[in-house]
Amino acid sequence: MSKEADYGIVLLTHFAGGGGLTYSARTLSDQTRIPLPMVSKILKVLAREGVLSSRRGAKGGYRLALKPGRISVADVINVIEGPIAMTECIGTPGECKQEPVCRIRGNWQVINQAVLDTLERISLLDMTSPLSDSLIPLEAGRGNEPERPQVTG
Amino acid sequence: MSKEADYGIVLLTHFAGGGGLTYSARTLSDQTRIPLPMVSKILKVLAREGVLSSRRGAKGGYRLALKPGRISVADVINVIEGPIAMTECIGTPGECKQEPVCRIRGNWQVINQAVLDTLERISLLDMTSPLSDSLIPLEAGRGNEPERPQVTG
DNA sequence: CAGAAACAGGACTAAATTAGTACTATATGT
DNA sequence: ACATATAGTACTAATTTAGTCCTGTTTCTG
Repeated sequence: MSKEADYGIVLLTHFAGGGGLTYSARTLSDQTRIPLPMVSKILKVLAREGVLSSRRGAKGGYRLALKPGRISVADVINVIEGPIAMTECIGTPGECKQEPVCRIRGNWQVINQAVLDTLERISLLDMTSPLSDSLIPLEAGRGNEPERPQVTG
Repeated sequence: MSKEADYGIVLLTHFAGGGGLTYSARTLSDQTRIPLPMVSKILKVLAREGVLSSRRGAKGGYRLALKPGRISVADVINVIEGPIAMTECIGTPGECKQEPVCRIRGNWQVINQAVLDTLERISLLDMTSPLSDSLIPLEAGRGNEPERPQVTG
């Protein structure tokens, strides 16, 4: 995972634990020790993609646009890095020269989906307190806020 | 995942489906369409790490050193890329400047372990035929060759 | 023994990605 | 007016990755 996505989850978890508060990039940089330009860059993306809502000017800042129980770790990675793919052949076919003779592409789709399922199950709300040690098998997270739809891109 | 690890799994699955045969790098390159120098490079690593055994000279080549049911996808990635880590803070502590104020490191360990568990469950033997669509929750693979110990580095 | 086939071990290069910065413009509250 | 703050974009430097190449050693075959 890229540093940017990692930072993104740190920042959003901070929002999730802050009870709907509005934070400026500067404040978040201070509280998380992530360099301000990086914080700005990431928050801009998250706002553009609808995860955060923003307000300019004095007393402005960012806040969560969705309930923290409805944003998954997978959503955040997806928004910042693009689709989660273990191999380059996960997305569009024909990207890989080996594809015509490859017998394991189908299996990679299944494995990728399994990893995706794991990350889909964990919400930002889940991230605000310690997760159960055994995410797998079954019983992921701690059952906080059952529903979790898509973040629209 | 890096291309090298990806290729590694393709190559090893080829071995697993070949019933204990010995293959030269050249043959594997032809059959998988992976460039010969890459195939060589990867096989050397796998041999050095004990996943393959090798034999030099004419009529030489590589063959699996372990039963294909006892090598997991996680093992292969681990041997080629090093430890599987979603974030840089998974391994040794103190690598990350944000660590002192980070509240989600523990959760990343849990998530990483869950992903790891998924990849540990899938053996090369499993890769030789279509995996069940629902790896998660529970019932991973198809129960081929239950035991799966560590590949020694 | 000569020569070809094949692995062993590095060193090396080029391309791509990532991390991080900087700058200009626009909006908002006092 | 001015300070605060986001929006958008462009840029650079460092790292990583993919892929190649070369030199050496081992082993089979004729």
